Amino acid sequence: MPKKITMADVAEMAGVTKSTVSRFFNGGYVKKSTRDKIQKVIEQYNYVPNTFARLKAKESSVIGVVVPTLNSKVTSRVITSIDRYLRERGYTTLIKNSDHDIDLELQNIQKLIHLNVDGILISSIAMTKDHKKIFEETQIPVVVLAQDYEEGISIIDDDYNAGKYVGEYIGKTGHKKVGYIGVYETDVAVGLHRKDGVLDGLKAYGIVEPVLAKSDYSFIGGQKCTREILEEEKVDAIICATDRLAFGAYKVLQEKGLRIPEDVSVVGFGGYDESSLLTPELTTLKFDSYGMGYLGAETILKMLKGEPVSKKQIVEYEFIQGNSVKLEDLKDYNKG
Amino acid sequence: MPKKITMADVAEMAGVTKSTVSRFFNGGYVKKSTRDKIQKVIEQYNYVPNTFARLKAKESSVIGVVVPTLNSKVTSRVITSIDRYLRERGYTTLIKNSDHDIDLELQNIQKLIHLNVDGILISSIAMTKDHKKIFEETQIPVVVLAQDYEEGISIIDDDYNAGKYVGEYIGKTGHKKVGYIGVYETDVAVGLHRKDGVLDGLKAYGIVEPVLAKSDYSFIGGQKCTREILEEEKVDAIICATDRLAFGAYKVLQEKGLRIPEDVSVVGFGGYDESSLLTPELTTLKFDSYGMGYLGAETILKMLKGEPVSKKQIVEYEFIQGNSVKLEDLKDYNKG
DNA sequence: CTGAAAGCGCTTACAG
DNA sequence: CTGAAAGCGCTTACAG
Repeated sequence: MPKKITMADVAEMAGVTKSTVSRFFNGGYVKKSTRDKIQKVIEQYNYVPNTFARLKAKESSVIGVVVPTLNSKVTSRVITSIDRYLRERGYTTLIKNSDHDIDLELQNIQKLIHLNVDGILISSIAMTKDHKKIFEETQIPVVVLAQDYEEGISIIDDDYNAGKYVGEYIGKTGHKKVGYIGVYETDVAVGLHRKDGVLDGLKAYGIVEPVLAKSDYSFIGGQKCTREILEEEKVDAIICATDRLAFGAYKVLQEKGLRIPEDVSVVGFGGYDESSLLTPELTTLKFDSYGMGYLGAETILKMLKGEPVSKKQIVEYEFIQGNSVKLEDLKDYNKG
Repeated sequence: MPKKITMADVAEMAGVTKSTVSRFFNGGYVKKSTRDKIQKVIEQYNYVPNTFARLKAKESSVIGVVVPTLNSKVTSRVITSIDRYLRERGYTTLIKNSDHDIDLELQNIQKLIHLNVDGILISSIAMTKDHKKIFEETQIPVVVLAQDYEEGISIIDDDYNAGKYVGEYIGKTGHKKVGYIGVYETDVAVGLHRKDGVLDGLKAYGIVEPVLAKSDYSFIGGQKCTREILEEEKVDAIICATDRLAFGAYKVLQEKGLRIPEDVSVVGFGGYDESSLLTPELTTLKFDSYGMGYLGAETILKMLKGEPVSKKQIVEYEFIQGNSVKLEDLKDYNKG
């Protein structure tokens, strides 16, 4: 049972001192011939240095990433993208899942800070005073993903304009009575900005009193809200703040025998692959989650190097036209 | 700008030595009154100990988890479940993504070993000789998820029997010419066992020469293979090794104007939420991914405590009947 | 019940 | 170009 090899062991076997081996790994000066000796030992024993034992190093080469859940399409895309970017540049990604628990999220941030990570990327469903306080007090660079963060650096979706686009689209296509399934307003980006965009877009077409419902981010939540809306009023369109909520709407509408889009149009936000498989294909607005991860990772590394970065970067969106919105009315509208 | 607080700082402020603070955190003997003093300082400064500075500790309380991708429903469920289980028991989960790259996967394992993690959970799409060699050489407990590992401890899906169940189901319902979209055989669990189960199930009903296709795990791959199968022969059913592949099959069949299930039946493995939203609802076999994560985490902790564990644990599956398989033939079959 | 001292695996000025 | 020494933030026998 071969014991775990340490840097000192490698040094001894290579006939040098651990200072030299350390320099070997950190790009310091090492003569070619000794470099070769060290290399040989490393390969023979599959030695990898312990990233977390670099207690005295100025930089840890570790970036912490805090996410609200591991169980979401969008999050999966974002962290895949971050992890790839950082790995290719020699950084270690340390993922901390908060499981939709705000206290745990704050704890996770504290832990990362004390772990001496070089930077923190946080994708949160809410930016509270506590978050801001921690971020102000730490000297570690922080990039906030998906939420506005006026006091610092953030990468955000263009929630307001995306919402407005969708609101106008629904108005333009001649819908009269619209339901909106949103999320709680502690999530400022989705709960407020996206909603405001949608409402303003609708208003531009004279739709002023949509039926509003609020949900968590679940499939079940989408179903519940759809039932609430249908009980309250006879709507001809339901706009959902996420695709998953739209899946819930589909489920309930189909159960009730209502046709999409003939009886009720449905739109989502998300652009999941699966959405194009629904019948009818879901019309949805896709944010560039990979882009968000990429920009976030790029930005944090720039900050480490002291390069200037934008205070706020806005990620693109793309409207994906499916067949879940009734377009006939559009003709009437154009004629009228 | 408050500097980062260390254990020594906490000790000084509490008027004790860091040995005592360390004992405070690790359950050693500390008098109630000094415990209170330490507690107060900790709260005031939000102090959290650096988990990775426990270089001399016998146990690190860190469990490493290696996954082949972060971008899959099944993986998301498995790691969510692991993370939750471990967190509630005071362990830190360290997630390493291999991005479907086998070399990176081996590197990740090496890194975890040198990081001194207490145990490793690995979900792999292939168990190579290299994997086995590393696992044999290390003294760190390893639990393999989703792949058979005769030389050690594993938690597996019941791939063969699940496959057989589906094969028999398709046979029983009177299909005659069947296509199978599998994955590469380096993935022994899915590529071999699941396939063998399907083939044996079909054989029991006299279906002996299914049209076979092989794919990676992507939506695009599912589409490609579906086209190949359709070009090769007129099948009345396509069995897909994963739901995502089945999504690809849906896409292509619908494009070609073939009706599901009237013209071609489709079955998948996975039981994703979205599958029930397809039209027709996908008939699929669901493995208990949360259960797999739970069992994996439970097993590794048992191993740490020296408790006995089963060499192999098999996770349950559940057949979810949608409407994507033609059942009329079943009647004929029963009559005949 | 608590402290002093040695040490975990690494990095970093500082000599030479 | 490389080594000796001090130190990073912790833990752990060992005294007392």
